[in-house]
Formats: sequence, structure tokens, C-alpha cells
Amino acid sequence: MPDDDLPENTAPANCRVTIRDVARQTGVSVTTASRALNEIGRMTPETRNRVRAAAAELGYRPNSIARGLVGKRSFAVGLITNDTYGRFTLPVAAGLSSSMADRGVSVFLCAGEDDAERVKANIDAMQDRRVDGLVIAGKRIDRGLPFELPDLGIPVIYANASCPPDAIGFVPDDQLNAHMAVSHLVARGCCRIAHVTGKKDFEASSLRVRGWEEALAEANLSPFGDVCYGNWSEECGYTAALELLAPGRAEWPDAVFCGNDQIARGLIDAATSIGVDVPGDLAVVGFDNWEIFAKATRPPLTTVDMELLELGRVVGRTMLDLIDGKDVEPGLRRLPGRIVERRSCGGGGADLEPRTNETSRHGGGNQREDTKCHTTG
Amino acid sequence: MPDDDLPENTAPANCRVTIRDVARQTGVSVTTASRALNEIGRMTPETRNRVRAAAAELGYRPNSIARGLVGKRSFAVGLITNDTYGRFTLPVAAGLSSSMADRGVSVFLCAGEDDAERVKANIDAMQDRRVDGLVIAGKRIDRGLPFELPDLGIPVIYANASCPPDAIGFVPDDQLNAHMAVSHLVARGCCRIAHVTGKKDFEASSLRVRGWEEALAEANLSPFGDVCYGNWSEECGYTAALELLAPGRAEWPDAVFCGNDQIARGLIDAATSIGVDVPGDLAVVGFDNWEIFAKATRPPLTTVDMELLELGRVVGRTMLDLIDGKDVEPGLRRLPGRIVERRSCGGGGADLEPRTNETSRHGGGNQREDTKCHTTG
DNA sequence: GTACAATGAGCAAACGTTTACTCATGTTGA
DNA sequence: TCAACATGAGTAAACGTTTGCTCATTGTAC
Repeated sequence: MPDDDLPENTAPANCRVTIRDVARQTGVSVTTASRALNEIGRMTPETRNRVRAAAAELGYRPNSIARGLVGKRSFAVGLITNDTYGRFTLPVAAGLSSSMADRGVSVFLCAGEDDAERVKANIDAMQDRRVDGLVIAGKRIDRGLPFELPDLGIPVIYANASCPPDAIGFVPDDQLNAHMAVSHLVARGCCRIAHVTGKKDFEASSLRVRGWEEALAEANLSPFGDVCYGNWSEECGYTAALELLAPGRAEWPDAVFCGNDQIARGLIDAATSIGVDVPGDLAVVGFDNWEIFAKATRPPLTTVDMELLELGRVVGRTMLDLIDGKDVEPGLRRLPGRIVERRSCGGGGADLEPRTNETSRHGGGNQREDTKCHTTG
Repeated sequence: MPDDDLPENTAPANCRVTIRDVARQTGVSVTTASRALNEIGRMTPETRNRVRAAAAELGYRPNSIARGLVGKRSFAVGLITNDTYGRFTLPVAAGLSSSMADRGVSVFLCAGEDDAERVKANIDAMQDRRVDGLVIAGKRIDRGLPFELPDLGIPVIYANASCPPDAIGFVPDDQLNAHMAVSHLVARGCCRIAHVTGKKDFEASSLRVRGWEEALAEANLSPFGDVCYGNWSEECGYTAALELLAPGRAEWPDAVFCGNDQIARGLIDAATSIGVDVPGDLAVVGFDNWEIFAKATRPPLTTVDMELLELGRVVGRTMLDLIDGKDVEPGLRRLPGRIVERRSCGGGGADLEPRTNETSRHGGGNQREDTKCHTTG
């Protein structure tokens, strides 16, 4: 005959303790146990504490699957990404994951790989799992899903990707970030600021160009020459530098704002190779704060950090709000980054290193100090 | 009065169609519908087809949560990683995800961030979700979890991380990969092959050193000088090159096997800067096939690809076997990579680019062709 | 002393599947 | 002709929670 009215638990060792065990141990019903642990319902503090104590003693942890089946929430979200390389997605994913984990929400990682069929299959799988929300993450702010997303009945947030008009999206504020970078150069006395960037058809490029122009205009300066477009590569920075600093030119730039850190790297290498001192003769600011590049340049690179980790966290927090049913204004939000100061714009950055003693083509002086800046004003 | 004996489905639009709907539509019981769709049990082909048709028509997709509750499987695995940067984890994760996705298994991404508490919390969360298995991924083959993992009652696989004696783990075969890289140099006629690598206390370093020695011994060659250890950085490659190629030396190497692509990058830059032609005077092979570096060197870098994506796939397939109850021999498996040929060892690689016309310190000839190789045999 | 509200707790249904059993209906073999 | 059996399909329990409802008890106001 059984000791209790509840059935014996004869489960094998690997089977976890359920709320029934807690209830039996405490001598209350499953209902009461559930309510005690979820801090809902009315009951004697004494009962609540007894249930809690039993749960702790038994090492009870609620089964998320069962909870997900009965409740409306699965406490999981899906992250669909086409960025297999992970350069942009991973910080976003890490931020998302950490901000969700604190609230008991887990993240499914789905590698879409730019293949529409695969993405569809992943989204189906996420629906089958009844995820509470979906994050679509990309590597380009002007590229989104390869197809229109139907109404899934769950919140969707686009992260670092383009999103439909009425959706909710978060991207780095490229224009503002560029503005910041250029203003940083202006504040350090630069007035002939060139811009070397990536492919022209990237929205990121055109926004950064606009930020460059805007910051210059704000300082009553004109753009130094035309924008040098390239393919985001180190080589294109190298080539652009040789052109910008060609001996035959009437005028040299005193600073270059680069569209990414690789370009900056190539540009600094080229400048150095022809005797132009960075930052003495030429200040350089990069974009991305990709440390593997930014710290490897001589001197280390002052650059823009897009704060993708924080972007991921914001996406996570917003998703939690949406899941909680709070209203969130639709639309695209552009999040500011920050300047990471190192040495390539002069001054002392965070990564102080012994100065190299390269001879400057311009006599080692800081050209910026010697030359009158003409303004457009 | 209801049209059917089954209750009306008055669910809102965002509520998905259940197996009851399929059963009702077909006029069979839920049991039969379930069996028809799962291809089990006995029934008329006609019945089975009718159920299938109804399911397709209604767009029925089984609810993974319900399925997970009743079955022993949740069709999900957890991926715990401490590699926030993602350089090593992301290919592994992508491979894992893709090989699992084909079998209907999703992957939870947990960013552990080297914080034991966080990792524990993540593992708890995964247990609460009743995952079918756990993958512990790392960025160093000689570092694992910050604590001993208790018996979870589910399969655990370590990927690119150290694992306890009786566990199952997969790592790149550093020794073999190094061996391949050096043999590649030997096959191209090099005989004074130096090795510049990262930190001495990394197991990856010592294994690669061993592979270097082994391949040399196999070719009856002696190591060229001592191993140059560094911190995996570009700068350390640069410095090492200046030392190895110093004018005062009695003998110069005719090849360098580098512990990663950044080192190779620095080394090639240094060599080029002092007039040593790569690959004319010096062949260089890297490690990692990190394209952003391997393709940016002049000439593009021949290097070792550790095939981490494939490693992830193998981990996935093994995990599926384990979940299916198949026996897998415990222990650490070392997986081979492959050489990616570019231009830094001579010959034509995949990434042909116009040759630069740098003048060689050694007269532009290929030193390797001119010099007798002394052997240890 | 009665009516009524507040309190503490339990019953049972529900979530959407899967699956061990049961059962009616042919079908076969002696 | 009847037992034994194969077949096709259904019943109901189970998975581990949550939650709407009910109910006994106690306290309170009239």
C-alpha cells in the first residue's frame, strides 16, 4: 500500500523532480505548490515557506516545456541571421542573449546563410517551437530578409538589418557616428578632412558620407575632395592614401575619415611607407573598432565603436517589453556609438605605446598647426 | 449545436492549427491522425493520405512543445560558449546548427562569458528546457569549463575545448595540420624552415611545434633555429622576421611556418620591407585561414584551414547519434584541416592577383633553387 | 444568532501531443 | 462452423505545469 495518496515516484535517476514531489513532500496540493512558488494566490506565509523549503531541498526546477505548453509563453526567442561569419551578428547575439537570460528567456540560434529556403525552414521551426519573438539580424543595414515576412502573431525585431516600414528595427546611427568621428578630427584642429570608404551602394556608406559632410558644414569647412569609394578592403585604403598624398597634388589632406578599420589600416600603412607621419602629418580615424585591426595599426587607431553589444541588449529589452504586451512605437531606431581614442589622431589614447621615431616628410611638425584652415563660411 | 463531436475551435487568428483540427477535418481520431503523420501504426493507405492531405491543406505543423513534453526528446540542444568574440565558436555553431536543423533539432545559444556563475545558470536553464544534449564550445583546446560538469543524464560533447578523460570531444588536429603545412613547404623545395608561433603555454602551440618537427624529421631536415614564441600578434611576426632575416646571420630561412595568419601577416610585411621577396626568397605558410588576413597579405597567404565549420557538423552528427542512443567511443578526436593554397609559397593559388614587382634582396631569384639543402639523415 | 465576506486551499480541466491498450471487423485455417 | 488472428481505428492516460472554479473554514457586522 502506498504511503501517500499521490502516486509513488519511481522515476530513474536522470528524471528530474517535479512539482508533484514538492507538493507531496510539503503535504499540499500541486495547485498550492505551484502558487506558492510563483508568488501568486492567497495562502499562509507559513505554507508558502514550507513549499519553498521543500522545493529548495529537493532541488526542484520547473519544467520549461510543461510551462510553455500551458502558458502563452515559451520563454524563448529565435535569432535568424545570415551572417555566418559573425562579425556583426555575434556581438548583437551576445548582447541579446545576456539581456534575455536575466529574465529567463533563451535564444535559439538559426543560421540562415542567405538561403531563402533555409531561412523559411528556420522560421517555421521557430513557429513550431512557439517562440515568443523573433529577431532578424543582418550584416548590412540595407539588406533584410530575402522575402516578405507574413504576420507571425509574435513580435519581430530587426537588428542591424533593413526592416519593413511598420516594423521595429535597430541599427547603428551611421550618420551620427560619422559626424562624431569627423567632429573629433575638427576638434583636434584638422580642416582638410578626406573620406575614404567602402562600396557606394551600401546605405552605410552614404549615411557616413552625409555625416562627414554635415560635421564639416557645422564647422564651416568644405569636404576635402571627392569621397573615395572602394570595396571596404585594406588595399583600397592603401591605394587611396597614395593618391591623396601624391607628391604632385596641390594640397594634401590633414586628416582622413575611413569607412572601416581595414581601410584605415591600409591607409596608415601607405602613409607611413611614403614618409607621412600619422598622426603628426595626418590624423586618421577608423570605423568599427575591430580591435584586431585597430590595435595593430602603427599608431593604434582611433575609431568608432558601433556598440553592437549594447544594440543587442536594447533589442533584447525591447523584445521583452513587446512580449509583455507593452506598446512600442514602430519604426527604425538609429543607435549612437562612441569614439574610441587611441593614437592615430594625436593625443594619448587608451592604448599608449612608445612613439615610433619616423621621420616626417613634412619635417616632423604637425602640419595642422602651421596651416591656415580656409572655411566655407 | 456543434457540427461535430469535437469541440469547436474558436481560437484567435494567431493560434495555430492543431492535430485535432486535422483529425476533425479528416473525420478520424486524433490518434489516427498522429499516427498517419508520423508514419507509424497500421492503417489504410487511403486514410493516411486523407490525413496528410488535410494536414497540408490546413497548414498543420506539430507543436514542438507538446511533443517535447510527452516524448523523451525536446529536439533541442544547448551550445555553451565562452567565446564572445566568436572567431572560433561561430563557425562551429553554424556547422552544428545546420547539421542539426536538417533533423529538426534547434540550437540554444548561451554566452557564458568565462563567468562560472553565468555558465552554471545557462546549464540550469538548458536542463529546465530538457535539452537533448549539450555542446561545450571554447576558443582554446586546452581550456574547458571553469568547473567539473556533473552527470546531466544527457549527452555532452566538447568542441574546440578541453574535455575530461571519459568525455567526448572534437578539436582540430593541430599536430597533423602543422605537419601538413610544413610538408607543403618541404614539397616545394624548402629546407630551412623556421617556426614563429604564439604563446608557449597554449597546447595548440606545442602541438604545432611537434608537427613542425615531425614533418621535418620525415624529410630528413633539421628545425631551422629555435621556435619563436610570441603573443599571436602581427607585431610578433614582424619582430620575428627582422630577427630571422637579419643581415648578420650566418644563414637565412627559406621558409617560415607561422602559428596564425596575423603572425604571417606581420612577418610578410617585415620581409617585404627589408627587400626579401615572398615567395621568391622566403615561402610563408600561415594558420587559421582567416580570410580577412590571409587575403590581405601581399602575396595572399597560403594557410591552414582548421575546418571548424565541418568540425561543428561532425559534432552535430555525433550528437544526433548519441541522442539516438548509439554508442560512441569516448575520448578526444582530432580532426584534420586542409591547406588553402594562395601565393605565399609560390605557385598559383586560388586567389591569383597581379604580382608586385618588388626587387629582391637576393636578386629576385628563388634562393631555394640555388642552395643545397643539408639533411639530418 | 444569522448573513456575508474574506481567506486558504484543493479539484479538475486545459495545453497538444504520443502511445499502451482495447475493440470491432473481417479473414484465415482446421 | 468456429476459434484464432491480422487489421484498422479509437479510448484514455500520460507528460508537468497553470488556472478557473469550488468549497470549507474563519472572522466580521448586523
